Amino acid sequence: MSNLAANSGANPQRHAMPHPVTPIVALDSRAIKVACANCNLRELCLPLGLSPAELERVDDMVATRRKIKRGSALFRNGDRFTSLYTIRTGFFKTCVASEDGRDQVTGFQMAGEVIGLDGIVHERHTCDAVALEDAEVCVMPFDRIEELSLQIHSLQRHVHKIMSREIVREHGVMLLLGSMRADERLAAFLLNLVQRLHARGFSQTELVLRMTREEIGSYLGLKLETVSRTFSRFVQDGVVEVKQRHVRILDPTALKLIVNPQVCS
Amino acid sequence: MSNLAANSGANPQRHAMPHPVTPIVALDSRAIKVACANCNLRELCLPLGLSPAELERVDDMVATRRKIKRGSALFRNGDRFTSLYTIRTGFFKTCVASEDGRDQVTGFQMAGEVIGLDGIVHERHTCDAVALEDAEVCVMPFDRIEELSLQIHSLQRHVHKIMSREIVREHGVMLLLGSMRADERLAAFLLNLVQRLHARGFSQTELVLRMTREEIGSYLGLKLETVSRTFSRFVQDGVVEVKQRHVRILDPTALKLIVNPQVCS
DNA sequence: AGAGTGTCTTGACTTGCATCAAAAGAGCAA
DNA sequence: TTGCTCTTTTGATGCAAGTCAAGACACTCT
Repeated sequence: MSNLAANSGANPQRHAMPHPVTPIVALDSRAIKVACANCNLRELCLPLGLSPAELERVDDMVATRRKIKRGSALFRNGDRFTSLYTIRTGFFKTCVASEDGRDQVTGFQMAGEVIGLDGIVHERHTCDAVALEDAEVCVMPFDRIEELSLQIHSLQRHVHKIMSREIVREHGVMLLLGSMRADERLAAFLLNLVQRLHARGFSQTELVLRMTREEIGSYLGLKLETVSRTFSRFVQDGVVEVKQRHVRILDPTALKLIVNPQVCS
Repeated sequence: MSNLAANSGANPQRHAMPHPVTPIVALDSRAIKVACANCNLRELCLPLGLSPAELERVDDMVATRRKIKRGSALFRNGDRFTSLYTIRTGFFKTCVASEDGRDQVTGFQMAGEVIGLDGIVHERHTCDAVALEDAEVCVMPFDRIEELSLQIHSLQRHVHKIMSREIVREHGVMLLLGSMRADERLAAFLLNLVQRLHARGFSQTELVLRMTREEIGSYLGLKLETVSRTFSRFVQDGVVEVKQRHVRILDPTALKLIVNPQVCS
């Protein structure tokens, strides 16, 4: 269990990227601006598959960067919608609330992912985006995105794809919430997280959960006790090792089997 | 219970709109084309808030119309994505399936609503769209939508809004699936349906369900028996009248109270 | 009208998850 | 260190919804 903490601990930037981002040295706002062309999230972020010239224009679109302290919100339900945000570093949750107090985590977002799409329809956000650890985002004013989309066809296409991807992701969550048992939900959740982290250069088998059991439960439609118990059962069965928020997947195939109770055979 | 069947029965076009669509007289494909400018779905459909000149161009975008028989699919999971579809008449369900046989209804769509957005990301559809009654859709090739969006700013904006609306809708479904009890889910479902039907000129209190109990259950994350029992309880409590698929809402406030267990008071 | 099929209702029983409760750990500040 | 809070684990118990099963009802096709 020694290196379970590989993703955090040693590195002062807890959720460090494999190739650390260019350090920000000065407080000068000009210095804060790191060109998209040099950003190591290039393959994950909005400006995907653009020519250098186009990239430069998109770069201008990114108005500012913004830092969000752990626990505070990038935007809240009811806030006026102005921009989409790409996460540079850090980790977010988005959650909606019903009129009576219940609330539901609708997603967890990590570096390179875009948040704020919910605000487009009514020009107001309909959910909260809360940082689960200190974070930094690129602020992309939406009217400038639309403007630039008129000129750069591949940007327009990319915006469409990002929105469509979110729709498809939510279909998957609906399937999970509508038809899976607790252990299947948690297994699917872990596999999804680790797969996304792996795409960002992290381990395929180890991860640090940035959220509480309660937040996991909210996302998966379970109570925190059920999440905890299910983790314990996984540990008993030798599928994972869990020490607080550090998780190591010992048997990935077993996890996949839990999600997909093998199409008979 | 005499006029519970108001929405169907008498009228040969079962899901007739309040102002019936221009009847199609000839089989000539030219005759099939009804201009957007004359379509009574204008306020609900894609070409929203356009000048007459723009409307005409959008009209050209609508390549064809397509009729889908009840029970057959407009598209299926895995089909190549080419177009978005606006429903002119009829009623659809969309559903996704997990690798093992489970499937999940992700939505029910009615006249004026757009389906196919899921296909944009991977240029393939990731769900099935099945007609629950004989239907007709406008076929809008997506590359032409994108092309035209470059020229008509308000069309681009409208496409963005439609996708964002779908994302927000799915947030609501996640809240429902993640945190509501059976009776709350069914009440929310009925209120949502009747509200959308009302926006199309139908009654606020009567509706005809186009889907089976099993399909409702799949959408709501319940078994069909639970849906049936919950309907029965509503009837016992005098909240609704149910005769097969004909539902009359006797006490709308009671339904709303079921969804929102009154923020104490 | 009758047979056949798909849909819906209802009852009896089971179970997976929620609820309630207590205690152990982890993190932090003074 | 002590004390405080937040998070997590685990146990005991209850209940909402699932499962299994039987029968009623409705629609279609001869």
